[in-house]
Amino acid sequence: MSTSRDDPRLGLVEALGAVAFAVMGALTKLAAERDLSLTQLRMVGLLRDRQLTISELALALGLDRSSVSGLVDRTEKRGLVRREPNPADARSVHVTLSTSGHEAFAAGASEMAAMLSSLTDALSPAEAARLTTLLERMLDHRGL
Amino acid sequence: MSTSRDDPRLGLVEALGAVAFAVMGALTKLAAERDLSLTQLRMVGLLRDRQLTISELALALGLDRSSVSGLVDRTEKRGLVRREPNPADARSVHVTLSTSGHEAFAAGASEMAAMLSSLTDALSPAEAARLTTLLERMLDHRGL
DNA sequence: TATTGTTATACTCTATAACTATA
DNA sequence: TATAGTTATAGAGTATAACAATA
Repeated sequence: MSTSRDDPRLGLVEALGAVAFAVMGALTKLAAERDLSLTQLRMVGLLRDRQLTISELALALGLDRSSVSGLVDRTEKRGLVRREPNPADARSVHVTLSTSGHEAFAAGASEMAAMLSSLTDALSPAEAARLTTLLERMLDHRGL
Repeated sequence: MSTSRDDPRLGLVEALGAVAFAVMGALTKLAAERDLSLTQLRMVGLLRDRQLTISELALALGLDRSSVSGLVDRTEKRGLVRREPNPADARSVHVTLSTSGHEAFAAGASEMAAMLSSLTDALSPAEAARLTTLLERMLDHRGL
């Protein structure tokens, strides 16, 4: 990619970076308020409507299985998730959200929206819709 | 914030979150390829055109001074930054980018643009410009 | 043999608390 | 007294390597 100053995409990269840090900062703060790491928060989000094995979680989170094993240990100790046997394969476990994990997710989701509203409130509904479309186009263009 | 499904801002929050994770993932991968942490990468970026004290870095990075002290230790050991005396205050130090730190930043910046181009290439120049404007409006609306 | 998960180990990141030197 | 930075300590997060159980 060129570094020419009048390439509109250069400003985009910078703006994307700045927004990403702002969003991650808000999410990290939100997680910290509940004494959770960002990774734990992501895991809870992934498990909100399904159960996943350690390997599946590792793939989704981009982590090694051993890292996820410890992550589940700590999150299980906090009562947010549970390990359950996988009837189809005795080697594997299903990680599921506990009741208090579901509650934590529900509370966190609305707080997340509230936190990010300090960003999104800058836009009118029409602009927000246009921005959403553009962001989703970018996301669809590749994997995640 | 409402959870009504037809509120365009709800999709925005989700899209912002997804984009933030995508961008952070790309940046983390980029940093890892150079054996740097994301925090080290951020610090190098902050120092590219100025020198900052430990306290200033801590403020900019949202970290405790003691965390930054160790961070500078490790990055200094890698030869990317240097501690220099602050003539105006003997308690304080100026952290500056070394020559190889500047090289690392230059290489990283173009790689970052290339990596994010998998996202930004989905848009035409006009759309990219519009997106940039919207993102910058959001950023200006608050602090960072 | 290959896969799933765990454990042991090591390093980075981070915060809190206590400290030194300087202001 | 207050501030800048460091150190000691502790816990989370992560990866690699070696392992046990199961497929």
